Amino acid sequence: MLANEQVREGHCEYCGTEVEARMMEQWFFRTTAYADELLDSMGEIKWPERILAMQRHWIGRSHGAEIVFRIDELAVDVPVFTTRADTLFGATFFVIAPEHPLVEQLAERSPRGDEIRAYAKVAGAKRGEERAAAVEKTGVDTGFHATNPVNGERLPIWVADYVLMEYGTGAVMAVPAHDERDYEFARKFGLPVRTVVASADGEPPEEGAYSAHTDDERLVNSDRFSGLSAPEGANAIVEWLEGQGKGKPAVSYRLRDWGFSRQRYWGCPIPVVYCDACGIVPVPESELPVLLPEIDDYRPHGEAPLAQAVDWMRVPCPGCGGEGRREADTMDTFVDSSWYFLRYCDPRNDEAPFDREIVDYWCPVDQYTGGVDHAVMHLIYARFFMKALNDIGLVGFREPFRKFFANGWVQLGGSKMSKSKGNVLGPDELIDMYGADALRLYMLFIGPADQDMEWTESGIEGMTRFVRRLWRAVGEVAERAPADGPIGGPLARKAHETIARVTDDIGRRESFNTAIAAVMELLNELAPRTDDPAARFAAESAVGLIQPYAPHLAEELWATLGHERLWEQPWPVHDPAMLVHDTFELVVQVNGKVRDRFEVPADTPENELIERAKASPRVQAHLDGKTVRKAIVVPRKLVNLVV
RNA sequence: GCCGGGGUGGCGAAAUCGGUCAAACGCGCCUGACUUAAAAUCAGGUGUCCCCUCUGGGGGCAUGAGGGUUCGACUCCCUCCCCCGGCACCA
Repeated sequence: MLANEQVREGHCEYCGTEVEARMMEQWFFRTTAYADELLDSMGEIKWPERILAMQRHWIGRSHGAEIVFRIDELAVDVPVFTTRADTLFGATFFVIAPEHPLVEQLAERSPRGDEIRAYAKVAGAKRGEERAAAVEKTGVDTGFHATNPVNGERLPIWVADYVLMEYGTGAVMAVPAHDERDYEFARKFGLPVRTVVASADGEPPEEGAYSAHTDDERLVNSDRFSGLSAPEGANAIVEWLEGQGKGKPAVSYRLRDWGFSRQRYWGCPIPVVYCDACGIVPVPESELPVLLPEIDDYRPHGEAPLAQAVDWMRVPCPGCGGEGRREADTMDTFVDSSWYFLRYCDPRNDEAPFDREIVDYWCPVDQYTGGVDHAVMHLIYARFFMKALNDIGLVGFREPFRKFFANGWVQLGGSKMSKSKGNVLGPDELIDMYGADALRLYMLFIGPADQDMEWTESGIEGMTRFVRRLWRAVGEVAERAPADGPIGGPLARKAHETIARVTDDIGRRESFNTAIAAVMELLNELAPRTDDPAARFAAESAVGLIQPYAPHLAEELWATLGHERLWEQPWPVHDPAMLVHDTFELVVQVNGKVRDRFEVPADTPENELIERAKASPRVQAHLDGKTVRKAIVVPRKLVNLVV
């Protein structure tokens, strides 16, 4: 049992054994039952668009129709899924996937059965990437026919590798005039191409499949449906088919059920027992969890590793008490990561995985941070799990993570640091040189935390400088006696502004780099005037605000200022009154270009602002004697004079 | 090809609802102070082009390219180019 990436040119990368695909019995979670909800409840969670986009695509919901084609020779009906029912009259052949069960039935009745089987075996054996990478489509004509329900045409049935068994029904109606893949195939095998949607000017497309929807498109060559627009035509055709019992609207998903059986040692045992008399019997709740047995060899040898624990495998059937056998497969470890955060809420519970009341108190998780690499596996499985757990009454919510923050990667030499690339820079050495606080500050300062960052070491010296400057300034402040009375002035104002800005940057904007910049600005104000009456307040603010980034430093400085246990202190709060200015700098523009700026009282009425703007000598110079046609006033900001 | 994110000084970046000469904060660089010297530290300067009565002052141009909307655009709209990430025969 190998993972895809362990296969090297058809052989095991370790022992060289040839790899073959085998059918296996597996356990599945019915994730597809939640496909719609996984899409539709995305509005309830605050996640980055790129993650949601990946999940949307992973689920891959598309609306269309299921249309039934009749194979007279076998007396069977074969459904196909299509999003382009409007092109049904353009179908000129019919294709089934190499793995389609019909292939064998057709081969049995065909004089060329061996040829069909041989093709299907070779084509079906090619997996995923190999099949997609194939330059040319291949296929074989079965000699049988499928009847188009809309016009009774008998279409040749082909087996081809470009049709996937995993999607839709594993069979397609081929409309080469309006589908690029069908077109390519038709060209290669000389199959007819019939245009059934054309723009009103009657110009048929020259080459290739015409698939774009345009405003003036109309159905053509489509009998009684000709003349309708493509969407109208699709509806009308599906409606007609439905009346005949030969089709209906349908939704198809890319999402598959989650096969979670693994032939590995490390994973939760799947708690079922096989009994010859009772069949598959779940292990009773009182015997859960089933623990992994101790084994000597973790590697699979044609069987899952647990099969070697023969004593463990042998177990009485919970149903009849007779001889039973455990499941040797273990669960995908993504099963564990789908709910581990629930166990965190109640980690010492030895009666159950968790207590619902406790979990409902703490969860859903308010803020979850991780890498984008989990976008479609862990993050979608966990969402599925919460919905399923809620349905069976184990939790009181349906989404695990209210907010998700996807942090960027540190890059070195233009590519993501990774062990396989050998460009990993360990933090230990940097921590030894600069300290954990300076390193953390620097990594968050270097750029937006949700974007990748290129590692450069030169900048961290600057952060060390900042740390030292803060240390020194706080030390100077601490040596002076605290000022008496109310504190005010520009430094106090700056401190309040910084508190407001950092609080918003961290709490709402997730803009961690600008929060650090704001504290740097405050320090630039504080450092030259540690004897200012507001210096102590400014220093305490700076220390409190830098604490999430540099907890050790902040704690030390807090002690220097004569306090204890900063981590127990509430987050700094600014005084809104300190942010109110009684004057503001009025910007005067002429035709949108700034020509002058001066301080005016905050309560200056609009007409006076305009008068003072016009009176400015600099503005006069640019007005050039022309009359002001219009004046736009933005309160507390600017006046724009239009001439 | 489709989807998502980007493109702003020498570099990392900022500009939060269309409104303060776009570039905060930091790196780098330049000048100066301290020093025998260097490092460290401190002070000042640093988009670009041009003009003037030049220890100062004034103006033009600048946010990937080109158009548009607007009194006003890094911000909104259209077309295109480039970079990064994801998906990729999904009918």
